[in-house]
Amino acid sequence: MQDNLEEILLSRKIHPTAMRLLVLDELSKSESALSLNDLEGHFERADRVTLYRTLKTFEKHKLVHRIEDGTGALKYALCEASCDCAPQDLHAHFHCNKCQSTFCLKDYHLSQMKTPNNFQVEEISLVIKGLCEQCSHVN
Amino acid sequence: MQDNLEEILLSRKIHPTAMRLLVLDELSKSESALSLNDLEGHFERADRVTLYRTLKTFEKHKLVHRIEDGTGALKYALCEASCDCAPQDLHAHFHCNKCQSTFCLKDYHLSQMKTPNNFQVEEISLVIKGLCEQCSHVN
DNA sequence: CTAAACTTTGCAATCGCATTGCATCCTTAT
DNA sequence: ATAAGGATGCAATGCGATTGCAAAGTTTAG
Ligand SMILES: [Mn+2]
Ligand SMILES: [Mn+2]
Ligand SMILES: [Zn+2]
Ligand SMILES: [Zn+2]
Repeated sequence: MQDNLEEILLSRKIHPTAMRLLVLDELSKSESALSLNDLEGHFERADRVTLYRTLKTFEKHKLVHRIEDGTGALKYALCEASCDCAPQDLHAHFHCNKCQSTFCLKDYHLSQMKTPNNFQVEEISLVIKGLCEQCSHVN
Repeated sequence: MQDNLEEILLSRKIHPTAMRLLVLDELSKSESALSLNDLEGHFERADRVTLYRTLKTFEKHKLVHRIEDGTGALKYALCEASCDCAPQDLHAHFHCNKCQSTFCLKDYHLSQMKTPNNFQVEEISLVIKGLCEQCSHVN
């Protein structure tokens, strides 16, 4: 757990408590997006609701973004430092049907996506599902 | 309830029971995708689980497709006659944040969408959210 | 035609994830 | 030191999805 985790929280105006530092640490170490359950699994000692509220706080302050990958459980991933969750920050996500991991496709921006002109667009959610690199190699 | 609803069910190898004909009728009359709750609201007399299983049956036989619009409740919409739910049949959906309706954007095909080449794509879910035509006019 | 076999339906129950209420503990500001 | 506000823990609830099981309906073999 690096010391700059605290700075990250402060930069988002989030009071750095022990729990929040731990959760941020987990999120930053994870390759894939985490559900509340995933997170709970990483700490033996933490209350589920506290973790839930931690994620909510992070989300409100745009430290993380939520991903609806259709599995029933919301996933969360760290936003990049520059991210404001504005339309130009949106990107696609990939969900592996085998290992159940969900990844940010940070380079797959959604801002330039064509949209129907009779609707007023506020958000776009693009989830691609299939086999991730790992799972498509292993047979 | 037209007589050809029965033929539609038969063409998908679904045994046409009274309940199924009624559900198909509701689905075909609806402009927007329906959740189980929506459907339940349209029938005073029907059991929730029967409706649930009816939708499952329809889905299995590709009469309807499911839409995960991020509202927590799955929505279902009739497939077009030619639809096989194969990749080339996939289309985007629009969810109105005001009236909560979810629509099929049947002309917005997803088959030619560019996808990351290190993943093996099986499905794509594109949900655009904002204000529908109606709701953006009314102010 | 009838009995067995299979399918559909209804009702009760359960599950998983999200969310809230409230009391307690901590931290910060007066 | 104390009051105020925020964070945490625990219990409870909400809600949508799903299952088990028995009753009712339908199809098929004999
Ligand atoms: Mn992401
Ligand atoms: Mn559709
Ligand atoms: Zn995988
Ligand atoms: Zn609308």
